[in-house]
Amino acid sequence: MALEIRGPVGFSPRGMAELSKAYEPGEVEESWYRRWVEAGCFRGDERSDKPAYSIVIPPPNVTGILHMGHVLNNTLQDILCRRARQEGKEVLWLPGTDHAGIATQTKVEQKLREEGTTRREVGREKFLEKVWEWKDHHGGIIIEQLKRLGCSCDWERERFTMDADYSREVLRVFTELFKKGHVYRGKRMVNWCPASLTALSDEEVLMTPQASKLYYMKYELVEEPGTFLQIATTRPETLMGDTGVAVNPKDPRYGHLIGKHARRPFPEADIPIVADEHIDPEFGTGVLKVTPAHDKADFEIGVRHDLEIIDVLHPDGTINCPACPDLDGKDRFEVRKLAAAKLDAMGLLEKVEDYENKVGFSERAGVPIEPRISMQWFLKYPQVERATEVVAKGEIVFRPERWKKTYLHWLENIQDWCISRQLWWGHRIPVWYRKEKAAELREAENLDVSHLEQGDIHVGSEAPENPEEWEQDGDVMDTWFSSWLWPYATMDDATQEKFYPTSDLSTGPDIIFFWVARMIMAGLEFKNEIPFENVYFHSIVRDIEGRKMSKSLGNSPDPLDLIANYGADALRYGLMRIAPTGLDVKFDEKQIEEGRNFANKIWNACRYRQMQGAVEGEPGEPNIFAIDILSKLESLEQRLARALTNYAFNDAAQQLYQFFWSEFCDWYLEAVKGDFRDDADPGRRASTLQVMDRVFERYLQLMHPYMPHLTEEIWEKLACGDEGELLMQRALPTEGASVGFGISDLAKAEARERVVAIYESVSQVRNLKAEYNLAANRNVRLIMKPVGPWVEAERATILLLCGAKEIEFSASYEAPKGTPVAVTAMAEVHLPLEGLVDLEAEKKRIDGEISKVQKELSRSEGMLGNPKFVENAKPEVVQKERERLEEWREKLTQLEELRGALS
RNA sequence: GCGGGGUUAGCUCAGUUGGUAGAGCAACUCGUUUACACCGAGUGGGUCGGCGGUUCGAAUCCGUCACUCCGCACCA
Repeated sequence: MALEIRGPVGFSPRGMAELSKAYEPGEVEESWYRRWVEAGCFRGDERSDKPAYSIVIPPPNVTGILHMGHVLNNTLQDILCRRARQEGKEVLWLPGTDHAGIATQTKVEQKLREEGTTRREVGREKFLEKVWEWKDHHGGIIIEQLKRLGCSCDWERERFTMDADYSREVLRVFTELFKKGHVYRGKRMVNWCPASLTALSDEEVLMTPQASKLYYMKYELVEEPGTFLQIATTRPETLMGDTGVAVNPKDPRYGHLIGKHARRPFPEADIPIVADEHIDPEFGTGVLKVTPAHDKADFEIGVRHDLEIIDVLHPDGTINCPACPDLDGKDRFEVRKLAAAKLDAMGLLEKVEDYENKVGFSERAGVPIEPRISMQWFLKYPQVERATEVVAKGEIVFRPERWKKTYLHWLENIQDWCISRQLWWGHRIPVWYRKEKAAELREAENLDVSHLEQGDIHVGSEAPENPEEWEQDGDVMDTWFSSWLWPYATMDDATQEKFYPTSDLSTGPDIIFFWVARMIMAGLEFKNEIPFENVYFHSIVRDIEGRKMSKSLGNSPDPLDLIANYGADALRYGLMRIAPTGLDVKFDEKQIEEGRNFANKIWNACRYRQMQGAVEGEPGEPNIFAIDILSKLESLEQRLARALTNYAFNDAAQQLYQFFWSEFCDWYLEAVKGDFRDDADPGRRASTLQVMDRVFERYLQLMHPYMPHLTEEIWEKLACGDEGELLMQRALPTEGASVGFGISDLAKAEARERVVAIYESVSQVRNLKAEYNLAANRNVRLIMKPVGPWVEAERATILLLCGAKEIEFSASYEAPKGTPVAVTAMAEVHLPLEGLVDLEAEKKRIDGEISKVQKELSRSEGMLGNPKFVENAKPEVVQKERERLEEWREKLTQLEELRGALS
């Protein structure tokens, strides 16, 4: 048989340098990362002829630091990219950061406060300078951390959402959408953050359950003095803004009151009682106080009934009500209590109940938002229909698929996007007003193209000429209004030509609306194409108790500490192994420890190989163990390819683990150890070394995307590739040219059958030894009745694996009564006990075996005895069951004979 | 309320068209034989959340209930 093994010999471990006993990742990782960068391995070449594969990184906040979610997501992307390179693709992984408007501005403002000043004092221009300084100072951190993780991004193409060319595109897009009428301005009820002093989009508001109170108060009826209307509210602090009271028109209790008036206690006013379908008669008293300025639903009721709008809140959440000096200027939550007390004092508070409701919180600032009417810029989303279609029809594939539903549901109920923010850090709205008309235009709703045509306003990426005649809009845009262009605005034309649309996007499901949906719409609108083909939604990393990781809980480990303690490869692998598709992953440091242990296992297996030295002399024919491990490697390669095609990263990780630790180390390496003894056959030794080298070579390749540093280090130490060839650059064999090594299926099947029989027998003998407390005894003697002559040929290996001194083959052996025996597919194996024979123990043991077999047998007989099974089941299933039954029967006969001999 | 997950060994989780329930960790018993104690050998441990249905056969498909998590919309 001719083995198709590359080259006449195996590796020649360079210089036979001693490998350290344990793998030490620290230095190895840093030096390899440097070498990859120097060799240009990460560069995505837009002029390449190879098929393109591209990913844009979900840009982290520029001043952020790496957390476990980043580690998970970026490891996934790195695996995809490294694997794609191995598959012969031209890969671009485009990195960059996001300016993160509110988050960054908040941090800098915080710093200013510590310095005893504020952004208003400093002024817009100076403040922005300070933010840029902050960005330059803190901006590189997360990028450096990604490098420590081993991410193979094309750093020469690193982008920032506030880069000059990127910004220009953001402004251009705004302008285009304005001219198309998609961007408009209007006075609307928006989510207002009293801490950041800006409007927010609906997506930036988190509805959070709150333990609050339901206040039952009473308003006197104007037309019927002495009669009161009971009203329940959670927000007595806004009652000064009440301009109506609403009941359901069908509610029999209140029908007679419609059209009459209630008296607002303070500031005292008579407000109309209106009928509105929106009111739920079941809730509270069935009467709602209507505060159109501070509640979305109330606002709409107000519009329907033409109620007055009275704003009783300042932007910072303090009360604005000069008519009530005792409340004016105080914080909203303080006023809640004060107003309740005041009502109570007036005898208008009936009762207070504990009540749990959901309150919108600002995602960033963590304070309750206020619904507030203000003048803002809005976007009527473009391409909603096509964005629905491309996902519904699978042009863009979501994985796991169920996120599709979430996405489509959001699109169905889509609301216009409030894109203006009352911040300074970000892309400033590119709209200028003529100075003399500025005041008027600022208040003008529906600022449309007509103003443009009349020359009143200027909208465009460039400032107008004669800037002194113009005044620019003060707002900036929502950060996501720049992020949604990320897949293409980060690329120049030539790069887009090669790499756009991108191949895969990997991100968390928490930003499916914020980012993914919007990118799809932007891609369709501005490039007339989908921005990516696949979206992989990864798990959310939680702590071991299932809580979300957060700074305040202190349950979020610093990935850099983990890298320092276990190595980046261990972190990557440990996380991948437990990251299920779409389920949350509960993180435990133990998992990283396992990653480290595995890295060390691979390291030591290689160390063992290296200790054997170069392949010398003419290799002999491959034996059954060689054929078996090579065909297992081949099977690994196929299963891995399938798993990665399906983005089953954890499955792939598990396959890699199982093959190496169990099949290769625990079985194969143990089976071939005899080949390296001084008295071993040189041809066999050479052959085994050669096979080991093939396994290492291919395995390191397959493992590389998961543990890039370790594998690259070993690849070099074992001199696997061609001179100077990096593992990272080495292509996998093309499809079909697998690791079969030209071994026939027949040979594989035969080897497989024999190896399975041997391994099973070895397990049983070890088991017997353990039961008879002989596990440590290497002097045992085994006597076998083999099933065929081939068994005898494997004597040496069986001896080694069983930990025995001697094996005697004898078809006619008659064991002394009570000799422990194992019945296997290879032989009847007797373990003669010198001296002490515990007859009762052996009887009991064999009885146990018999009862196990009988159980299987009766199950099998039951199935086959059922004519419906035989009729209906697939023929191969029936056939398999018959074979099984036969095996059980043989085994039972054998065991019963042995048992009989004991009595 | 609407939608989507989850419930399998003490723990964390696999289980791909229905066909003998698995892994790692933990526990326990052995063991340092020339890779590795970040190791090796072995053992114990599960009515696959409950009930019902389809089927020769269900962890797997359907229905229903329970508990739990996550979105979305909410009643002040």
